[in-house]
Amino acid sequence: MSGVPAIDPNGAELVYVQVANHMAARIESGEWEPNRRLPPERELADFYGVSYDSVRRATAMLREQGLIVTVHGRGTFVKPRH
Amino acid sequence: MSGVPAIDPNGAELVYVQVANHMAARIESGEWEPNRRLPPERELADFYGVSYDSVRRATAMLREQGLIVTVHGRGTFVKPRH
DNA sequence: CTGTATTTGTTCGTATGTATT
DNA sequence: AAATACATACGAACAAATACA
Repeated sequence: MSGVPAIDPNGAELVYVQVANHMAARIESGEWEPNRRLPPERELADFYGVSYDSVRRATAMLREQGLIVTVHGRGTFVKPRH
Repeated sequence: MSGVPAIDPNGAELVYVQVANHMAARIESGEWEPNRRLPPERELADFYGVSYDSVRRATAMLREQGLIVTVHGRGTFVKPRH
């Protein structure tokens, strides 16, 4: 029903890692297609029920992994796999 | 008296609530008359010595309270009392 | 009609304080 | 002590709507 991903603050995995994993899965699954703009970071924080800080850590991971690209003032985009 | 609005960043009340309260008082007092356009949000931020973000939060409160109306690209106006 | 200036709207970036682990 | 997590606030970049010459 929910469709809302369960981020468990008391889970074995760190909150921001849980968020990063879930976001990566959405990219892998094609829910977020290449070149598409992701929801704003603050919206994602709301969506996942976590702090902006945690989303920032999560997106930092995905950026390091080359999955996304972020542009100041514009948004975050799914990087096409070359 | 002072004319200088003392927004205390370390006060018990949140910054944007302090700003909202001060703005509401200016409307109540008649300093800002009905249908008048308020100073631009960024100017208010300067005036109060707070961030644009805080002014946005404050005006959002006043909009919810029905004290002001904002039009994209035009400005923010004091709502006439019914 | 075509710019240009003004003003609000959106989004990412950074800093700080507190609490918890 | 150090890292995580949350909340607030400030700052910067990008964008859209409006007005007007």
